[in-house]
Amino acid sequence: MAEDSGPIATVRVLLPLPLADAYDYAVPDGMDLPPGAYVEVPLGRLQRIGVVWGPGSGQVARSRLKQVAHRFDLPPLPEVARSFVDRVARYTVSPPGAVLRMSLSSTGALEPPKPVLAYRRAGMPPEGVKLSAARRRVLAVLEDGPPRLPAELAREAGCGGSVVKGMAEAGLLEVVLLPGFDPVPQPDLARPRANLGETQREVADTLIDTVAIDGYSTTLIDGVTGSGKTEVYFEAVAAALARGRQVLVLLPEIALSGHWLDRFAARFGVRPVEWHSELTPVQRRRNWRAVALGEARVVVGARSALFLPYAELGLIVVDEEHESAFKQEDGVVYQARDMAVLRGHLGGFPVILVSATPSLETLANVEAGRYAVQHLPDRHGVAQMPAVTAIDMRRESPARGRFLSPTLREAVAETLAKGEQAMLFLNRRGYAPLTLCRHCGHRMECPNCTAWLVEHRLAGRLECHHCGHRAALPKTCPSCQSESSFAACGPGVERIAEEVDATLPEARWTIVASDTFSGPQAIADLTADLDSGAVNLLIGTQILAKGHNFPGLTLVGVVDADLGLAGGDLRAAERTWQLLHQVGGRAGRAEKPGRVLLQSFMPDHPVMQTLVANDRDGFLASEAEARRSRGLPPYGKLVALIVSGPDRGAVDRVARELGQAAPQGDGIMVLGPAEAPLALLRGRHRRRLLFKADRRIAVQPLVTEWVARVQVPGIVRVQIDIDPYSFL
DNA sequence: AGCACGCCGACT
DNA sequence: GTCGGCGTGCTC
Repeated sequence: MAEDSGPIATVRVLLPLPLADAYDYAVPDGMDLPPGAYVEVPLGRLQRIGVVWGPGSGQVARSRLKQVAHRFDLPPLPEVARSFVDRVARYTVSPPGAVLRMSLSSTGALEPPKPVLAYRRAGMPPEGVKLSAARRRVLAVLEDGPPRLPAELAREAGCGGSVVKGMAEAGLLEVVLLPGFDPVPQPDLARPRANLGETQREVADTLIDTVAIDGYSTTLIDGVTGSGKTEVYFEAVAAALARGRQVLVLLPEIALSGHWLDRFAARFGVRPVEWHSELTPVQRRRNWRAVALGEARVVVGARSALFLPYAELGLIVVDEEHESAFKQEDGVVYQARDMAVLRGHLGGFPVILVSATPSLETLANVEAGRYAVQHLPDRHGVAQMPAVTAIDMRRESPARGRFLSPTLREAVAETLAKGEQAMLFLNRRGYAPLTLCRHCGHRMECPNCTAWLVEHRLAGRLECHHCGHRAALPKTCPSCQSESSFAACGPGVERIAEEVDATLPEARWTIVASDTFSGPQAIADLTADLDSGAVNLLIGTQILAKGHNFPGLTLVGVVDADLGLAGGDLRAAERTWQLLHQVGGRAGRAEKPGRVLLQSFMPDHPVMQTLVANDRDGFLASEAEARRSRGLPPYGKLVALIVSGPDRGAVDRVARELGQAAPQGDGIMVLGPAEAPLALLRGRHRRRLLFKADRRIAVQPLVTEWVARVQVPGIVRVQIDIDPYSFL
């Protein structure tokens, strides 16, 4: 062991931890460790998994080197996936290990699954063994079909587990070892393509060409709901599959519905491999391995699916590309749509972005010629957009404590009277967003956040929508002890339901909000209730805007169209426009035109005006101009620094020092520090600084150096948000 | 991310 | 006099 002359083989191993860099490890004799190999290494007193990132740096004294303990039997993480990790780390200013962590997102997936034990009939059963009725049923079950797991067998035969066990011991059953995971179903490429219209077919062919060319490109498919976007990009998926490449379809989590999966199954005969937060640990392990081994040909997933260890990815589709859900806000802060484009670049394959209301970022890229665009007209040839009218709430102000204007109420009554369905949309859960004391003006606020507590009257409590804090509504005011002095201010969906009860007796309403409505069963129940007529009025939040279609719905009333426009968010207008456009699109079908009523105190606002005129391009042009003139994204770059911590003084000190150490120069501006709108969130004080720069400036090195100039104590965190989407 | 090391309050 | 709080720093 004393052979300490001559160089020894070392490798750099990247660990899925927020460490600044990869660590060097000695290579044991005879172990082959190519870059990308998954390994287990000692770290401190524990064993950790990691990935070989390259040859050793040689910067570490031999005496400190430890040996790689084990190599896992898996194909190495491909070069392109590794450089993707490095590039995302560099772009987001995060440690590469933190990004790798998103790729090694399933614990235990590196080990092959344990084979499971199943039974079949013994080939040569011993003679003269008693066959009870239960035992005969077990044998009958096994007569047809594959070997069964013990529990399955007992259930199907209607006997206890002990019967099965006894039969195995008696030699009547034989053990079979099944692979630990069922094989991943393979898409059937022989199935016919969907019945596409002429334009759809042309666009599909163009996309198929981009797949065939074998090189990077990004194409936007711009088309309204019902234009067949999904079926069109399915053809590109089929083409990539036919070329032996893996395909990733990214969807916002909320859109990962059974409906989409059904459409996929209709085209390809099987469900794709899924990747999202609802998977069980076993499903995660199975799907992760299937991707790494190249068995999973198509993955559909939320943003985190971008980091799976694809062996031969050849196409990414980002559906609903405008959705802000693609922005990851904690841990490694990234925009999955943009990182998908980067991944396509590195992998040399096409990326397809899909939307009915594309983001300004994407449109700017189209305008600059960086992305191609394909337009899809409505397949049905008729203008399907419902008629949109703004109701001027300054003129039609409802009575105190009421929120529906006479015009909207009459429209709902009229719609229901015709046997049609209506929706009242209000993007606010609960009964009232603010509760205050009429005597002293005290407001019920969250103890952990700078936010009001929202009354949830049905649940009988107050809730903070930011940290989840819950409390019962007290009997007396905590400030002046007055009894029953609380006043509810403003509406939530529950309060709208109360008003409907009082003013629209013919309504059979249900509330649809995320706190009471989730999962496929809820959707199925709601559909059944609408079909049977048990429900004719939906009162709900933004979950009504996305995904589901309600064929009998002909009226959408937006209770507060101005809601999203408050606050200093640079995308407030864009997001409000998209949301209202989307929710309005729920009204009407080709045969029954729908209408949309927007209650607004600023009906002259460009958002309302362009919604009424159905002038999407007009809205986008004016919004683009507003952003361009102020140097805001996508025409300029933004980086947000969020300084947070439990100690207000320490947070302020760091924020102030960051302000003083701010970089200076041409085309650079730093705003702040300022209190974040949520100055207190989950018990942490928060300050924000905003860094604005010209498009051409590489902001990451400037920001890295900037933060490094300031001494940050451990209890204060400085979060760097490149291209921020949230300004809270 | 863990985990150990290290320095100040409430317990036997 | 110790047990244990979590702030700080390290892991090849």
